[in-house]
Amino acid sequence: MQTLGRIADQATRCARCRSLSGTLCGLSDPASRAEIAAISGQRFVATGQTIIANGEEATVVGTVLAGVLKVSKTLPDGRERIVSLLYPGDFFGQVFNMSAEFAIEAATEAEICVADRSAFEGVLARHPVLARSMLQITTAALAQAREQSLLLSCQTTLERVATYLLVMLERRERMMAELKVRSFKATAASMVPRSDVASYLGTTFETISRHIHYLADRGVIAIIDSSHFEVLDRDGLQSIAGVSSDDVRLFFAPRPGEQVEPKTSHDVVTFTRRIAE
Amino acid sequence: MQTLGRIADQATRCARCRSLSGTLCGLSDPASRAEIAAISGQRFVATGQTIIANGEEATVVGTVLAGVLKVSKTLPDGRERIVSLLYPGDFFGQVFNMSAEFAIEAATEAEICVADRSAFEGVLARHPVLARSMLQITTAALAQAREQSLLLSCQTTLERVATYLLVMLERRERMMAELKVRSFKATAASMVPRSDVASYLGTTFETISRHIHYLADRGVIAIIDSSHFEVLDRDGLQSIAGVSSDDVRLFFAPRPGEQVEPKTSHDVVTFTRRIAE
DNA sequence: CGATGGTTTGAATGCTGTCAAAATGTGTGG
DNA sequence: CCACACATTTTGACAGCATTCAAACCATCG
Repeated sequence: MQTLGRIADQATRCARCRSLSGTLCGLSDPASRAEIAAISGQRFVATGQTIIANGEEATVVGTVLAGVLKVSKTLPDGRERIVSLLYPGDFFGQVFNMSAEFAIEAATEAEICVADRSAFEGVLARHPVLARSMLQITTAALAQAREQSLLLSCQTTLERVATYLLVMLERRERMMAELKVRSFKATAASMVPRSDVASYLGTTFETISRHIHYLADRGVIAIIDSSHFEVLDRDGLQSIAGVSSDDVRLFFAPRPGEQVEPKTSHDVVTFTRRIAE
Repeated sequence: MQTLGRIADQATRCARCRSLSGTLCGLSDPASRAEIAAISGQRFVATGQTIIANGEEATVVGTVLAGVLKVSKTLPDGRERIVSLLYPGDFFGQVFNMSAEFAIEAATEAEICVADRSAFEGVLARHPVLARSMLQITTAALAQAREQSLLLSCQTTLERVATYLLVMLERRERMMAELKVRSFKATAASMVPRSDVASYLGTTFETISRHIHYLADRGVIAIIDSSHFEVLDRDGLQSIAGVSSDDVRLFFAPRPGEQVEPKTSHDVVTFTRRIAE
């Protein structure tokens, strides 16, 4: 984490945040950005540290600047299930809801930008453009959560692992593109420990391990180390995952201006209009 | 579906819609309601009919008035997975996104109120209060989708079936309460066919059937007919489901004014503040 | 009455969780 | 640099649960 050591002043920090794709500040106008900057501050969180506790009062909202956060809930029997992983640029916390339905903690060392929830809600009320961006972000998060449901409802765990690798690959490629780095190897990197991946995919770390090695034996990927994999046969991985490349895209926040155009609309849906008199 | 036959004029229709808990119109102000009423109309959809096709241009948004809608995606291999079920009062469709990530079709005979998406976005832009309500609704939908992920990541299918029954029970009870009907039996009704429940719970209809009968043999529920069940031992069902009653609540839209208060906040989270100079 | 769609029940295969142990990697202190 | 403890990952064996395939059952409807 070379980013963790030295931090510049607020202006540079905000500029860096805006450069991340899909951040709230990146999507909003200068006026609301200024107000947000005034009420927010940067924090460093250690691995495992809790940012918002489950069921407690959620006083903060924020954006991930570096590292990975996990959105989780601990079941009555003590098992922890991760429902979402948040990466740099992702928004976290809930507006208009005091009580936190899910816990948010650091899966890795992380750097976040936080603001007081009610203060943020105030800014939201004063700036319609910001509210619109917020709605956009939440809508995207909803699509992502549903995509996650889709992933989990697949019966075989191999499909989930394959999809996870594809998403990780896409994530790295996007990051590389943002940094204007040309990488010649298709590398998928898992930033979080196996146990977290397992919880996220609704399985065990043993099963993950087995599937990773199965894919390696099959020549689809090559294992660089326990958390880095080179994707040798992307098409093969996709067919194993059983998802289209479009589906993978849903796991990411929408970029500013990026509008997904619909496919060929062959069938226009007609309704049985029979409003009674 | 006795509601399907006769429909009154727009005023009565809108009043009926507002009386449902958590509808967008119910949460918004009279001014925006009037504008929405002007651009929206009622439709009847037959079972299985597609309202928004997956990947196609999504031109409409709307609210469920009666019946059940399913949000689904068909995988490349032809299997259909249901990521969400929408009940009366639920909003459907996506704003700020032309392409539909998920298909929306009628799981039962249904009655919906639809509006042109771009026209609705216009209303949204003119009415900040409506935008706020929209954000609230989307936030609640996100929490619900995450709860769904949580449910699916549970390894045993019995837990999922038990949770499903609890949610159905709660749904019916809420509906009864709204209609001011005092019901003396704790009945859980599944409005959709077994195959849809199976797809929703990420399992097969055979497994559902087995678990239902297992619960009946165990005396936790009594089978009235293939889609109606009387819950005899709610606590037993909850312990099998492995969820708290709070978690069940997340499956529902927030009622106007209903604020979930947080539990005892014993541990205040502190951050390692070290902003560089 | 037969046809159809949905549901139940049965049997068998196989995936996946569990338990257990070995292996590998990582950091600390000698 | 090595030894050690610790955490994470890998590998193995086994039992159990769930999917699959198949057939019987039941309902509704023409």
